[in-house]
Amino acid sequence: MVTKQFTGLPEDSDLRRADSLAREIFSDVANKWALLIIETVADRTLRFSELRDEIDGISHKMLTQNLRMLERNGLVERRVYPVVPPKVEYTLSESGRALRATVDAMCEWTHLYIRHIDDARRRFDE
Amino acid sequence: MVTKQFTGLPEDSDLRRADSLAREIFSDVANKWALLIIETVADRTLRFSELRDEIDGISHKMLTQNLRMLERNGLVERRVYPVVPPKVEYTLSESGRALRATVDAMCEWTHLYIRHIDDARRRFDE
DNA sequence: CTGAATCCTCCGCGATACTG
DNA sequence: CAGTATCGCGGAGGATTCAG
Repeated sequence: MVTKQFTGLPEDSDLRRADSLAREIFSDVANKWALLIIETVADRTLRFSELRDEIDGISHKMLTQNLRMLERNGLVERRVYPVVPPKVEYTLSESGRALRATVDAMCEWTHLYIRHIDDARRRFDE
Repeated sequence: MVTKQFTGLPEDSDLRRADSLAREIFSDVANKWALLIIETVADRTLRFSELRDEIDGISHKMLTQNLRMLERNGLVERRVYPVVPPKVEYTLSESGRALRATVDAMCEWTHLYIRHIDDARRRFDE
């Protein structure tokens, strides 16, 4: 994941491109709202409003913005029903489910160390 | 990880506290710079300037800010040598190393799906 | 070299209103 | 109900300076 040195040699150009792409993807994905959305959808099929109701504190705008980004990267699938009022459902794609596994691990980590971290904070804050 | 409903019942207060604490920790940790720092330190011992040189694009301020936050949460250990000019080394703590394992998984995920994601993007962008 | 503090800019993000 | 667009503000974060 660590960015390779820029050598200036032409034969590295594709490597550098792949690397900056990786960084780009990482930046997209390594943010609070994106990960919370993925963790919330999980293996379910949720509508926009259901997502907003479940993800505590997310704004309308942040939700659409992040859903759009996740859809663009192919992590969530968006199914639109041509009815009125509109109905749109979101699910995780295969890559999204794979990512979810790692997010699950992060959540487990949080619960495993929450006490430990709380203590560290208190010590630090004196 | 999903936030529990607010019921208003007093006996839930400690659960709600633990939950908001988990969200707080998650918000601290689920951000690009924090994860990149953890991934960069890895199992090494690095000085401030070495970190800044290795993490492409991070500013002086962002690095200190995130290091301070990671130290507060007990994820990195900071060792100060009383010499002049100052020398400060950073390493991952046990909890930091545990978190790193999950970040590694995220990086592996990136490399595994990078092609897939790149295709999805092109399709989305038409 | 590390890190805190100040200033200043820009844009992330919320609020709101409007379409279909 | 879902989504886009606009506006406006507060704060994130860069550049710079100072201190130890």
